[in-house]
Amino acid sequence: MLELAVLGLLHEAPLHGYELRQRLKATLGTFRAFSYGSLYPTLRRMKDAGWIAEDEGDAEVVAGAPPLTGRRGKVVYKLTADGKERFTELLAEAGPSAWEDETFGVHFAFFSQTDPAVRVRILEGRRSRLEERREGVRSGLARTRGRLDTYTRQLQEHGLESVDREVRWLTELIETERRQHEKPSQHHQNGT
Amino acid sequence: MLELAVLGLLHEAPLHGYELRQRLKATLGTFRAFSYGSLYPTLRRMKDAGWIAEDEGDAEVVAGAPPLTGRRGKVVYKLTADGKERFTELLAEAGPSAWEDETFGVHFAFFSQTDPAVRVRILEGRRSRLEERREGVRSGLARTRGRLDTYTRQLQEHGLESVDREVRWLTELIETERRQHEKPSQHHQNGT
DNA sequence: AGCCCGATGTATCGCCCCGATACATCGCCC
DNA sequence: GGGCGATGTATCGGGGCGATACATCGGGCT
Repeated sequence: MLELAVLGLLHEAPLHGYELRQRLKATLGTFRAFSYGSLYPTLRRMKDAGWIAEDEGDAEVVAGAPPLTGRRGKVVYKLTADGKERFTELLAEAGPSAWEDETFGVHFAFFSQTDPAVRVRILEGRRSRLEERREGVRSGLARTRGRLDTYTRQLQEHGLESVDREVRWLTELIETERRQHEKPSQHHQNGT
Repeated sequence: MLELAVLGLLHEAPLHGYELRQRLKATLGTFRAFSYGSLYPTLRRMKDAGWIAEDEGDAEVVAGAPPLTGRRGKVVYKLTADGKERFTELLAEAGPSAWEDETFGVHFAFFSQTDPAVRVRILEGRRSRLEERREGVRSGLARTRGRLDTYTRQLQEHGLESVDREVRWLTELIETERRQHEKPSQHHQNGT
C-alpha cells in the first residue's frame, strides 16, 4: 500500500522522506496517514528492490544553504525506470484488494494516472463490497432487533449510514465516469 | 483494543473463539472486524495474564451432542475476577487513546457499562480530535486550492464531509448525555 | 449408500503498519 | 546566547490482518 502511494508521489517529483509524509497527509486526507515508522523502512525496501534511487546529485537545489558541516542531510528519492513500470503495473492490477477500505483510498488518490476502464472497475468493486457489508449489518440489526442496548444500536446505525453515504458517493462517481467515457466513442449503453 | 472488546463480551456471557468473533462483528458493526489471527493470540495472552480462564466444566451444555471421539472441541472462556477488575479499569481510563478512530468505537460499544461522566469525556475528546483533523484538512484544501487534481480534491472533500458528519453525531450524543445527566437522583426535570 | 460442500471450530505464520522514542540541525524570536 | 518549534532521519516492540492448514458436523444431491 504505502509502496503504491510512494510510487505515485515520486512519479510527480523527487522528494525526501519528511516531505513525502507531508504530501501523504495532504493527498490521502482523513482516512490514512502512514507514520515514519512505516515510511522509512518502506523507502529502504523499495530502494533495495530498485524501484527508487537516491538523488544526491540534485542536492544543489539547496545550494543556497550553508556548507553543511558533517551533516547527513536530506535524502532525496526519485523513481527509477523499473519504479515507473511497477507503478503502472500496480495501477492496472486493481484486484479485489483494491476495494478494501484503506487500499481503495490510495488507488483513488491516483485515479488521474489510471486507465478510465480500470477506474470504473475499482469504483464498482468498491461499491459492491460496501453493499455486501451494508446488507450484513442490516440483517444483523433486524435479527437482533430490541435485544441490543442503545449504544450498540446507535453505533450500528451510524455505521450503516456512513456506508450508505459512501455507496451514494460512489454511484455518482461511476455515473460521471460513464458520461465522460461516452464521449470518445458514440453513445452506447451496456448492461451488467 | 481487542483485549477490551473480549473483556466486554465475556462480561455478559462465557463464549468460545468462533462465537466471540461473530459477536465482535455484530457489536462493532462496520468499522472493525478483528480476524482470528488477532483473536486467538490475544485469547492466549489474556489467559496467561489471568484475565480469562477456560471453562471446560460447562462443556456439558453441549452434552446432547455425540460422545466426541478424541476431538478437541470448543474452548469456552469466561472472565476471572481479575478480568472483571481489568475491564472496569480500562473502561474508566479513557485517556487520549480512546478518541482514536478504532479505539473509540470499541469504547463506545460498551458505553452502557461505562460511568456517565466518562462517557461524556470520551465523546468530547473524540469530537475535538475530529475537529482538529477537520481544520487540518480544511486549511490544506484552502492552501492548495486549484493545484489539486479532481480526484484528490474529491477524496478530500468526501473525507471532510464524513468527519463533519461524525462531529454532528457526537454533538447530538453529548447533548443527550447531558440531558440525562441532569436528573441523576429523582424526579427533577426542566432542563436547559 | 456414497459423496461433496459449507458452516463451525482452533491455530499459526509472515507481513505491514503504528506509536514511541532518539537524535541532530535549522531558523527565528527574544 | 538561549530556547524552541519545525525540519529531518531512523529504529524498535507490538498488535492486527490475510492466508493458510486442519478437523468435524450436518445436510443435500445423486
